[in-house]
Amino acid sequence: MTLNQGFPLPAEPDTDRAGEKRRDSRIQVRNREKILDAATEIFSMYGRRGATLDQIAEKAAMSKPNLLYYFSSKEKLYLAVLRDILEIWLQPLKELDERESPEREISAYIDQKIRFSQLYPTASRVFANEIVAGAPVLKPVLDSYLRDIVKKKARVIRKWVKRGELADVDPYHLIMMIWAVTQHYADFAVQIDSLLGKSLDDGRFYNQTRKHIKRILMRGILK
Amino acid sequence: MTLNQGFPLPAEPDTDRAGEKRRDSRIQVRNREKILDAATEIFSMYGRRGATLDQIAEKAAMSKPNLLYYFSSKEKLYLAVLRDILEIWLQPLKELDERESPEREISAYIDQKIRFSQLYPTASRVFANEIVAGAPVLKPVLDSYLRDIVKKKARVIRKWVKRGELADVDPYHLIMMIWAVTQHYADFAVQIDSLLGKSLDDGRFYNQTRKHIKRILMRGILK
DNA sequence: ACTTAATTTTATCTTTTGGTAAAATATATC
DNA sequence: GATATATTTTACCAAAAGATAAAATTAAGT
Repeated sequence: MTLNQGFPLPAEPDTDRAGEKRRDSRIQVRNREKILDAATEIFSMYGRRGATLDQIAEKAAMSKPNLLYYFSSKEKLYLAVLRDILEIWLQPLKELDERESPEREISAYIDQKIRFSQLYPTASRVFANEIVAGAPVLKPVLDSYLRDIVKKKARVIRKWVKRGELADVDPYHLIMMIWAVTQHYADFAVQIDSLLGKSLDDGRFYNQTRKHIKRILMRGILK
Repeated sequence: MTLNQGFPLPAEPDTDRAGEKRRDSRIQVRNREKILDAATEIFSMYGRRGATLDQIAEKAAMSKPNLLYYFSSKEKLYLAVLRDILEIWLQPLKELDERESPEREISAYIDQKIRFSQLYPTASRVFANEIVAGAPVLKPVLDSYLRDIVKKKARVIRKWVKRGELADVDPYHLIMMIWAVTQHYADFAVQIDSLLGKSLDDGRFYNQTRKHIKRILMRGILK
């Protein structure tokens, strides 16, 4: 659960106990977290529709009705998982700051994105799954919230280009290119493991990947 | 169906009527194709587990038992879909030729990959879904067939680097970078549509995207 | 310790879903 | 045009899956 202040996903009644009596008990917090973790893993493998409550309950070491005590439906649970993911997924982009140099800022942005892929690969896959599936749940968020943020940040990049600090790149394509490349290492991790026997868990490989991506991209866009 | 000469996916008995009496009737061919098309679309949206035969049958305008007459199980159908996709997905990579210049060859490769995203976006999504899900079906293929091809092509790229025709890039990372960026436009099409209101169907946007990707990547890797 | 509220379990229900059987219909071959 | 073969439809089944009810258990507040 945690941080979803003003977040543009419909708040599910289950979690939404604003201004009500009791604060979440320790057991409440622990179990919700256990469930969300299990759900993230199962949703990442089977998707929103393919995942079953039985699987999630088992992974969370808890009976299905017990799970439903905490999240009253599969859909609500999926929503809660997505909400958490989107929060951390978006954060780095918000930090792009036009007052700094593009070299520094874009480099830092790539770092944060690849970091996310390292820290939350399953979360990244749930998100990927949702988008690949046509964003049945997130579409409204993409159309409003994400759209606005990206538009704002595209303006920042355009400013850098005008100032002559960046080659003449299309801001949108640049952002998507960074997303594509950084997320690829989490979303297609099996493939990478098959081809290289490596994953971002491996610190050496993580750094090599990070540097390589940055080298090519930065060379490609700096003046 | 069609082209799967020596393809490293277990041939499903349904289709595998080698050396048997009758050739596929016209109706046979037409219906299999209708089913494969419908299945590709449904699998791309709901994944291997989330997709239902009812949905596929409906999209193929055919009863479920009728569908099962052509593909005896959901798993077999999924396999048939994947087989077709993998075939066209792999083709471009095989064509990388060390005797040509890297500029020409990599440029052509990017062209073919982005073309694939334009022509077969749903197929690309089925593939993405399979990999994101952990490649439950394709894992063996990734570990053997794909691995070998990529290894061979990595050698080609390494040769270009040694010849000094290419900056010092890691071949594997380069290949994955190209995959990531080109496939992104098919796999995350909804997101792109939300942010830009455009898709690769739009010829203008297609060309702009193609050129942009190539400009940044080629600048990033050429000496 | 006792009472109340929160949590967990057991049993169960309904709908969905992959798949089968067998009859009915259409198509091809002679 | 009759016969055999291929295709399609109708009726159905068993298992899986989301969800609920209500009883049993555990934890909290006093």
